[in-house]
Amino acid sequence: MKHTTNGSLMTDIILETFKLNGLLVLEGDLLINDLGLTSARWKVLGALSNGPGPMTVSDIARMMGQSRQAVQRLSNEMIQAGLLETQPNPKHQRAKLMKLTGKGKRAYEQAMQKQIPWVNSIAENFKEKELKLVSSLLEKLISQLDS
Amino acid sequence: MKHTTNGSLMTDIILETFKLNGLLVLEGDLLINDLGLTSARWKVLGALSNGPGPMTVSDIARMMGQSRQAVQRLSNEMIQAGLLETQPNPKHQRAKLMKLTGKGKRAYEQAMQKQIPWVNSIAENFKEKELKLVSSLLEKLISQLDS
DNA sequence: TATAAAATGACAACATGTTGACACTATATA
DNA sequence: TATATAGTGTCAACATGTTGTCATTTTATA
Repeated sequence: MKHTTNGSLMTDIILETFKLNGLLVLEGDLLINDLGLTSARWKVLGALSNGPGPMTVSDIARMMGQSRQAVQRLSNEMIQAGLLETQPNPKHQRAKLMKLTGKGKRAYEQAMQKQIPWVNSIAENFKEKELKLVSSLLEKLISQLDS
Repeated sequence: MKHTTNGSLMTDIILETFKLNGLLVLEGDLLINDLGLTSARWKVLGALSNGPGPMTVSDIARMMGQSRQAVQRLSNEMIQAGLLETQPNPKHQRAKLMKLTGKGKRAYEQAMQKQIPWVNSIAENFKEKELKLVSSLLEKLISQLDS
């Protein structure tokens, strides 16, 4: 059995995704390491910042597409670091709600102030139409795999 | 400072790349775990299969865009597992050349026999033109970051 | 209501990746 | 040729992710 034309192109995209992911994590860490953040913590801050409000660890994990255990460990560390705090969850006795502290909010804002010029500069070499197409194709691919 | 239109779209693409990477690794592991392979080992087999011939660990690492130490550990394990073997390197006394064993070749072929129908099926929901555009944009993005 | 099923936090084991440091080898250059 | 520079294997520490298991809590259902 052989790759179809599309299958071969999709294989290229998959390998590119692996490589790009590694590069992006490295760049992200580099961008914000002076803020006491890492790419992993940044993603948690982002989930809480862009989410509907305080969320449980499991909510955050589902939003990020990661295991709740991974997010749990990060969250615990981030509470120790003063970036997150818990508040009681009326819906669940054990699953406390996570929210950003003032320090967490400031860290996220500072991170975004670094990310914005960085990403704007990278993105200016592309056409808006192309970026839209890529984003929507990746989204479609994710929802196909995320079953 | 704010995101430009392109910067905002590129940020979406970055977050999608994180999520897609995780899903792809999981799917890959699932696809081939009955062959005694993992996504990580598969990538090494792929590098050697698609490369110009026997390569050093450092060569493979550069090709995969990963640290040589990570590839070294995988390679050592894969030699133990009989998937790879070394041969002397006339160019370098310590940096031996890595090549696939018969078992390694068969494992890679079996993996591809699983990957091909899987990726063909996923890819048939997309247009060739779009896939080409996505692949080339990702490639361009990688080369921008890979400095 | 009683009980089965699902969700959650905690802990452990493991896989995969990074970086740093060290000794050794190969290569470029003064 | 002598020496600085770069590449390489090895080892260690660590970050980030997975899965499995267990006890507990919540939710769904018979």
